Amino acid sequence: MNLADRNFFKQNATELAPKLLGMTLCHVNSKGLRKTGIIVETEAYMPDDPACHASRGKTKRTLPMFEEGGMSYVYLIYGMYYCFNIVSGEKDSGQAVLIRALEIPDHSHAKEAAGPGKLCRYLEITKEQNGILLAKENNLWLENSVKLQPFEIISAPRIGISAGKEKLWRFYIKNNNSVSKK
DNA sequence: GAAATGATTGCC
DNA sequence: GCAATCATTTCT
Repeated sequence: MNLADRNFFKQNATELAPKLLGMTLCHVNSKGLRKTGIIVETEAYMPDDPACHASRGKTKRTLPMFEEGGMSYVYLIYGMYYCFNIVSGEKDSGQAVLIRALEIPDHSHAKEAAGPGKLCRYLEITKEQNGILLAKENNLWLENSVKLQPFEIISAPRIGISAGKEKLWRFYIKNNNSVSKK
């Protein structure tokens, strides 16, 4: 992907979510240490979807979801874990893709990012990274993965929600060990 | 102002 | 099976 091409993020979350699979998410933490992982599991959240935080209008928390596609949306869940989302679509539409799991290139850290809370802990993503544009100069960005084998995409119901369970808006790489749930 | 809730995780 | 733990939301 061309990093300058912000239009990539302007498609709907349901279209973007499967396309993010296989891409590498990169973060440079406060100590200047770079942590990366290949995205292997995502979920789409749309404006008219009861499970989506933005479905009942703008609030202080969901403000980044109403910015243009390509922003980050990070929030605290259950008082102890952060979840990282990539905002999608046009400005003011209120949609995003939750990143649920990463495959870590360094084998000694296998499975440490297999889950939305775990990957934020591993990459050291906190609310400090909320509402920033994904770009290398912001220390948080996406890259195409090198030497990636072809893979098959599975779509399945989303995890941990009470409404909208019927929608198959979770996408993951088939047979990948770092996916959080089968 | 008070109460409920949650896009999770790990331990019992 | 369920406790941990707290910012935000949704009631009074």
